[in-house]
Amino acid sequence: MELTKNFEPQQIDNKWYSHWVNKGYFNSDVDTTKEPYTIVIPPPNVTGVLHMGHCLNNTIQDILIRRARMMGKNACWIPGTDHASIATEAKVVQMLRERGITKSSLTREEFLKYAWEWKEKYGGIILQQLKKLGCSLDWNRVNFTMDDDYYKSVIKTFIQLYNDGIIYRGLRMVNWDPVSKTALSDEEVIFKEIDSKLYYVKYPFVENNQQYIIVATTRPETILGDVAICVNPLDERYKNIIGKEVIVPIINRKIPVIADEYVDATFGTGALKITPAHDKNDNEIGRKHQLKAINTLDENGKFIADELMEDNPSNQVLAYNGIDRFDLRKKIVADISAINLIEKIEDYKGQVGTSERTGAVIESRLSMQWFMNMKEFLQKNPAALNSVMNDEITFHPAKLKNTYKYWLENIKDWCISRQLWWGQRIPAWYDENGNCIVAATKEEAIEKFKIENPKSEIKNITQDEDVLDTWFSSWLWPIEVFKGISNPNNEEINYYYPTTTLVTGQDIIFFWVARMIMAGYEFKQQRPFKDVYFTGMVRDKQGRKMSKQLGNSPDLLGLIDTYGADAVRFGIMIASPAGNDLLFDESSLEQGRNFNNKIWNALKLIKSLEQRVDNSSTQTTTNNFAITWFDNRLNEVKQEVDNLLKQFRLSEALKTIYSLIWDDFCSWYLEWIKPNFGDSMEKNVYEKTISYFEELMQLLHPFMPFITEEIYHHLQNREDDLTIKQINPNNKFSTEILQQGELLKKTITALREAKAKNQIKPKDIIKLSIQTTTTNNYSFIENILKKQINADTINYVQDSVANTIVIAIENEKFFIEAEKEIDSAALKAELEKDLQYQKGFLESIMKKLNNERFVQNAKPEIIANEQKKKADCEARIKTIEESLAALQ
RNA sequence: GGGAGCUUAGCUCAGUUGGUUUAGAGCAUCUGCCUUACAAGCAGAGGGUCGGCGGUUCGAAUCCGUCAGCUCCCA
Repeated sequence: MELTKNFEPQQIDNKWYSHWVNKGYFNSDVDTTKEPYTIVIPPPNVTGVLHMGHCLNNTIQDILIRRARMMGKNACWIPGTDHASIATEAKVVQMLRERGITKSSLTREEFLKYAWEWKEKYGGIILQQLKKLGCSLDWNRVNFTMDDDYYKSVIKTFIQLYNDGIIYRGLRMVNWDPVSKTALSDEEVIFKEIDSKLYYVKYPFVENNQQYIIVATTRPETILGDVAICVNPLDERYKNIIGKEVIVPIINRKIPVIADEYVDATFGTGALKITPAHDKNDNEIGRKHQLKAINTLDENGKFIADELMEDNPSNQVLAYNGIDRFDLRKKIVADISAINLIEKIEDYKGQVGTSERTGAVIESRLSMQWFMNMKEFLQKNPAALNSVMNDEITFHPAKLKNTYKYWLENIKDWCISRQLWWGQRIPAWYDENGNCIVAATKEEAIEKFKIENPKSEIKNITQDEDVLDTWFSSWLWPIEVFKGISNPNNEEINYYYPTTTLVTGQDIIFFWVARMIMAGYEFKQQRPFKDVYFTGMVRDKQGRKMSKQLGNSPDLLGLIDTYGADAVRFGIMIASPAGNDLLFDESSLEQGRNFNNKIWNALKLIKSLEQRVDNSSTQTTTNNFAITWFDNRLNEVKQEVDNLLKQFRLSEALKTIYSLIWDDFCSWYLEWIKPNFGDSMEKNVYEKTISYFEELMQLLHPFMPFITEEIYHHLQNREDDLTIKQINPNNKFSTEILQQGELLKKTITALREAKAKNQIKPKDIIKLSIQTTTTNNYSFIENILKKQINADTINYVQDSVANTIVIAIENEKFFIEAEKEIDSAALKAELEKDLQYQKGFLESIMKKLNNERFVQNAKPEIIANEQKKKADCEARIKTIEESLAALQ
């Protein structure tokens, strides 16, 4: 078969992926004779399309799972998607809007019908894209967080936690997203620095309206809800006015001046307006001082005057009704300014909370919501913290343990209800009087009402309108993908759980990882996974986040088309240490593509050698050393890679394999065994070479599955496939042979360098003489040496050879004879430079050895080593000096 | 405001309990080669007082302190 000039991944990738899937290689079943290696995919949002973050994440998982599969484990990688309550609902609302339908015109059932339609149509795109990347997921096991069983288990756990008193319902200040009109958990609020203004507003005193207290505020639009002015009790400036009353501008409400240590006297004027309905801290102070909360903003963030009626609001106030909070700010500032109660306005850089999903500025809002008491929950499950701290669950990188600990120790209650329709509906039921019962079904609820509230009008009970936070379902993922909650103690959960490794972004350590650990201990009394590999964020090469606005987010499928999946996987893995951000640069994909070609060309070389194999020859002669050396080198690297992978240092493992293939195999080994022009190929050498190439492909396979499988089948006709071929255990290797190899490489490089420096072209033929006492060190590599430096003869000599280029390598001298005139001055300079370096080095060693305290304190092996260094260095100086003398 | 971490070659990073050389790799750069697998390649080279200062030690990129800059997390 004719091989193409370069590797062409386009057809090859698809061919192998279908082949693997058809053979069922990625499917896993319970097999108690084998150790499971389980990974659950971080379920991408059903709304998602593959981006660089997924690419990094899933490439890592695929490497781990493929490696495990080749190491004899029962590898099981579970695919699936997350229903992503807010994100998906927003998408569906938008789709409806484009069709001219508003959500409010639909019933819940109608809306959900559209949502499911949307999900069926677009929801699986991302999973298809993962196939392009080569991900070896078990496609018989696709899960979705709103599957029937999954839905039921979410409800089941809610009821369990409610019955345990961990889940409760209450009126609390929550983070409110006025765009999606729902409450959010603290974790869903992203703080951003924004340019805003600080408004200095005068509040006239009741007893003398010519005098004021000035308050600095960033939120004048909430002024009509003010119920007090608060100062620090130790603030001398305000001591005398505590307890007096001031007037709120526009609404003219009389409010007291109160004192509380919370107030920072150095901020603004040291006086703070208290608006308990619209600020978390104000709400705390309000509660402490028994102040009323007056709400002036509705769920859309628009002004609402309802609670101001007892203040007899003016027409001016009533006219604010329905004005959006940001317009309202301008309007109120203008109106206060008109009555001369604005002292000044300053520019101000402030932090403002925004919704993780919609980007809307968050309002603090009093609202009836469902919460989880996390402190109590953690008291029940102390292992959630301990297991991470004692590495029962090992974080990579370990530094994230601190972050985790800090969060757990300062954990707040988790707001789990969302004012949305897409999600698991909260299993709470209310009678007409608002009495609440938690039960899985209406029937159960009715039964419970009969017992607990016999007087209740049970015919008309209604279910809570809200759904649960998405993370309240995804925290069950490692358990429920094996039906561990809907069907406890089934064969699958008992076999696959706890899972082996979790790979995810560190941005969701609280949202997801921490909560899965908690759920693991609460619902399975066991850790959910053994190792957690955290990836950083993928950024562009300037270090900026990838975003739609910047347009710096590459089109991943386009890249796969252009470079091939293997090159993309290589490119993203080569520079991505665990936990660090990845600066993505398309040039690393080129490096991956070039690597593909390098391997491809090695295959072409070997195929051409195949035709030159001499079947009559049975034993190895000239290439003995090349084979012995590579055999040892391969085993050395296999062990290195093993160790690196055990430590999850994937990037380094890949670099190591890359260098083994490119440098050791292609640049050295293949050159060494390549027969001279016209010579035939020894059969034994050829066969060894094939087997090495196979092993290299096997080692690389988890990282670059397609090309390696392709090459594997080109090397020999065979029935089996590389993807499930088991890796042989590591063999021992000889350090001595490896050192000989290093010496050979060093000698070749030094001689080539000498040729280059003396303007002798690489292809110019030279004669080499070696002045050595140990001829045996060179005789067995003569052929390699000749070939590599283009020498036609090698002689062993006792004395220096005149009129030659002299090179000192280790403790021996080499003499190159060439047609060309030699430049002895340049040679001398070269040697002298080396001599100077060696002398300086010797001096640094002597400094240590002459230091009594060093000799007294240092460990014996350190001293012995210094002495060895000294001896080597002295011998080398002698060699150089002799070489110099020969040049005279 | 509180906390964590980082700073090593032009860029991205290794450097495992302080001593294996006068600090390594990949990419980029420079020089020479279209050599019968590969110019998306081959052969070779140059490049860093390990952020600054101070300390501990016989010995510091490595440990401690301090200053500066950067990043992330939390409020």
